[in-house]
Amino acid sequence: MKLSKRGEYGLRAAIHLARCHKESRLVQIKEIAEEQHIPPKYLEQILLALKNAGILNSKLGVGGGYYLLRPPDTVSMGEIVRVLDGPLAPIRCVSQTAYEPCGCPDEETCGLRLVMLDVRNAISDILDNTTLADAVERVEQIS
Amino acid sequence: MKLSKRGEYGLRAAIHLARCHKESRLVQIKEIAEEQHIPPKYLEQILLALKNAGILNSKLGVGGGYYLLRPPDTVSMGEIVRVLDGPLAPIRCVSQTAYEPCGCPDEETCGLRLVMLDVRNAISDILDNTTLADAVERVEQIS
DNA sequence: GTAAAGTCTATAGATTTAGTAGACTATTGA
DNA sequence: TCAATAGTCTACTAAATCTATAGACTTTAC
Repeated sequence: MKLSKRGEYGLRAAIHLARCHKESRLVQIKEIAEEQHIPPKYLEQILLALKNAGILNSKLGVGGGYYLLRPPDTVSMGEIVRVLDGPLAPIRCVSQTAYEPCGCPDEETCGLRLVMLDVRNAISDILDNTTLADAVERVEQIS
Repeated sequence: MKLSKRGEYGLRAAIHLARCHKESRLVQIKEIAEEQHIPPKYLEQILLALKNAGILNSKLGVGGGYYLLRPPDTVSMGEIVRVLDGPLAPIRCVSQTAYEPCGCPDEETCGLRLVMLDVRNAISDILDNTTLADAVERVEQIS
């Protein structure tokens, strides 16, 4: 049930970018890497993947950097996890985005599948309905 | 967020044993392996792990096999997953059973952590409150 | 035209996963 | 008592995946 480092780093970076979004400031890989303690060359690949997925955009050259392509309240955590870590479902036969048969005789009456479907739905209820803005806001409310 | 084959096989086997529990029948590795399409030598290791964890027991020799040590309505899916796949939490800093600091400056105000804590709780709400008996019963109600 | 910044591809090391092999032990019953 | 059955235990391996690192390249601003 684990989130990979890749997914974790990507989410941390995205939340970081969401915080910088209101100042509409471009943020360099180096800055994110240092503040979030992420190996910069690894982060580079992750941000690139998020860019190719249409979540981030970037600007080259002096004063360039990354920024969120859409407002933070329209980018869900689920979307980011799917890009970086693949389907949310614990098991493929309950995935909405990457379904595959699991080989049990009848999926409709597979006890394991029914439970894992609940788990998948619970995970996606949270991650697809929590936006980067939510994550930022929750922290600000506490501190 | 994936469940390993090990975890999947273990859960399938446990549900199989739960179904056989009412007849108080011992079940051989070979039978489970064939019915659930699991490589028998791999399943062997999995069942042994569940035995060492106090979930199953076994009997040697002719007419031997595995059986649930406790009634199916007292064995949760979460317990089995933890034995075979480790903590339910997507990230260590929100694990109840295997906590580890994640290195963010302040855990109480880490946006990622707050969201992943919700995810962990959602997963464990389901898996720790669903027993093998529940899984069997749900299937029987449908068919 | 040079420095800053991202782009892209390759690769490497470590870890984990999934599975196989085989020798060993305990139990039953003929 | 001995042979067949069934689990135990340890080691190993092949493949996949994860977590990076390296370096050459492109674009942009000044």
